[in-house]
Amino acid sequence: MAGAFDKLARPVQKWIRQQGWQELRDIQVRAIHDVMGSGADLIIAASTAGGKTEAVFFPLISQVLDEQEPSAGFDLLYIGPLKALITDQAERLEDICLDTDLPVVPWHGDVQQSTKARALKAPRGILLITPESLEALFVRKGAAISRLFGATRAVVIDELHSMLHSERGVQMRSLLSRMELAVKRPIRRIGLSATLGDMALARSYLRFDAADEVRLIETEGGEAELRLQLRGYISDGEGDRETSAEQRVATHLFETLRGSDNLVFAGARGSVEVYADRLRRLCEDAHMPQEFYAHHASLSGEHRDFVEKRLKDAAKPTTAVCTSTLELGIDIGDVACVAQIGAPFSVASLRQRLGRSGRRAGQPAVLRQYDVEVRLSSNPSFVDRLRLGLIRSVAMIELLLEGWCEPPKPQALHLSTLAHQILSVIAQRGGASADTIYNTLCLKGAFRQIRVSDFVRVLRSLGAPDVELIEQMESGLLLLGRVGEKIVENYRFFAVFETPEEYRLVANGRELGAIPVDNILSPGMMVIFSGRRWLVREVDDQAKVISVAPAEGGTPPIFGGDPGDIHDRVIERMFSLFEGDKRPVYMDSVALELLEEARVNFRVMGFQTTPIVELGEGTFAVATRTGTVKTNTLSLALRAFDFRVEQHNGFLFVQAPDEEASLHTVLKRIADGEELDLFSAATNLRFEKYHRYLSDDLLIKDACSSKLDISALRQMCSRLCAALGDDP
DNA sequence: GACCTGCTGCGGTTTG
Repeated sequence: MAGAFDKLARPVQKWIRQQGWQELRDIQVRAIHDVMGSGADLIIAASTAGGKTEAVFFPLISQVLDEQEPSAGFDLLYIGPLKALITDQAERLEDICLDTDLPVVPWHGDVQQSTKARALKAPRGILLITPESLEALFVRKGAAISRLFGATRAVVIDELHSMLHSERGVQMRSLLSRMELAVKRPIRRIGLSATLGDMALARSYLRFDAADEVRLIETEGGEAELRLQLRGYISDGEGDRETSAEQRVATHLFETLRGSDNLVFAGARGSVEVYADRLRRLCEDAHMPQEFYAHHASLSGEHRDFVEKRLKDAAKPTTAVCTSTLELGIDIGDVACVAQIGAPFSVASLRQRLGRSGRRAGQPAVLRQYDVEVRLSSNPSFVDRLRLGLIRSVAMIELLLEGWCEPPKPQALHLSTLAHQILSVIAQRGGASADTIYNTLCLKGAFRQIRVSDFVRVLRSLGAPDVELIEQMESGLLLLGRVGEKIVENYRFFAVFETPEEYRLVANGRELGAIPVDNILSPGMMVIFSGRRWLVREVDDQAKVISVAPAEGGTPPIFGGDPGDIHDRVIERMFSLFEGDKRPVYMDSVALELLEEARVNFRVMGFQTTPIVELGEGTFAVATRTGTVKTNTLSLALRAFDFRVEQHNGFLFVQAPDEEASLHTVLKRIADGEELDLFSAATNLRFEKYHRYLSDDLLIKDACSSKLDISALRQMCSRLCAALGDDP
């Protein structure tokens, strides 16, 4: 500790002594040496709350304090994905900086304007900001960027892993490179993250041009012991409510979790409502004080605060049944157990969730996985026979145990966010030439994979007469068009992601939360929401308010959502599970029985010897053995030949359009390279916020870069044909 | 077959 501690500035040393710490943690010692020893970019990856923020800010603050001449502008920049996280971190940093004259400035939508005005007038110290608020600074205070960040020593990006897969991450990287262009020098980047699957990709994500020079601090060992159980349940479909599989899962959760703090990830908001309702009733039946609560994004802020505070309160046992709202780093303290109902969508998020338990020394991390499969009828579907949900859970747990998780997709074009950034650059500069914009965003910015020809097509789309987002002057200068001005002026512009329209749900003047407008609710109907049952009293379509009163029954509303992408590697692992004979020790007897049944059915159906199984006349099950992206692509190709196609994990269910059509012939034609039109008018290509302003050819290109893999199509079909033998 | 995240400037009212 001595060496590292001695390097720190006096006020920081004093603060550490005041905490009564016996020693600095390993990660802190290493961060102090790395941050102070060079000016290199850096990633600090640690799976649990190991004091990453302190580790990086101790040396950074020390460097600022040791500087001879104070400079104008913010000394350090911190970017965080959540308002609550910024508020938390600002409090911690303020405490460390108490004995210094370094101001700590939290900046997001809920921060007072006066605080912001003061900081703009005399920018100094540490600025903590969201990507959206930073975007707003570029759009509204474009000319001030070089003054605000001219002296910034480093930018710390918190929860870097949460940015890897999102448009928001692209926006953030674009803003950082624009900032560097404005101040005419690189600004050191430091990413804080949970453990990442592919370090090489994470480094190039942080600094595209110099990934090799990004230093890396990973925690070794120190990981909590992991206790793991996967429980299988068999559902009888329309059976008695009290003995249904859902009720048995709820009962097991109730008996196992009561009396301690836990998180139950239920996968979807509707499912959160179902389990929260059942757990609440079990509590009531047992005459116990309530300790089970729903938590998801459609619930009111007030209710969510209440649940989060209860989780932090050591005196009250609390279990939150939640979606990914409780996955990221807001401080809710340690939980005894993390439960996951149904297969997760990515190994990365499973890992992040698991990191919520076992944070205290000596405490194990506990993961309880619950999978419900239906009892097979006399004529079961092949999907049920293969137990795809359970198999996917096992595949993801196995990959988690091996330390793998999904890497970012560096080839994606992100055209929606490119369109957004074009508008932003024009707004920042009050007008710009196409050359300048291309240089800023593509040549030197976050959109390196965009070629000039595509960039020009995006500009043309935005300038089209029926779009009017931008317009060109005689001189060539690009300005915002009539519609572009309106969009950029509105505060909704700053976020690059879309949010649906909603009705507010109100009970007795109290706001419960919101549900999507496509729920058709009318007076007299019953609904489960916020873990309780309600009767709809009144629907106000103008004000978008639904009034409800307590009731005895109901079903959860439909929350909607987009299907997620399952990675190739997960599906590959599912197939090795089908074909292997491993019986993982963490599975209970029912789960093992289901696994064995899936393996038997896989063999009986013939998938071990052929990828295509005829289920009936003109009806086939096709084992693609690939993740969502490639399976989607094959599915579109078959639809182009009028086949009806259903997608499942690693499989397609295919129905021929008529007796003439032969699946084998069609696969052969695709394998031989026949030209296909994969995109009919019915294909939805508008999956991001600014897609609506882009031409169809651009949308197809964007989809091909992220949602589809055309290059794999011929090979997939060749592989399928080869396995069938040559003759159709 | 899913989930989450964010938001300016101004006008009006209240308070000291």
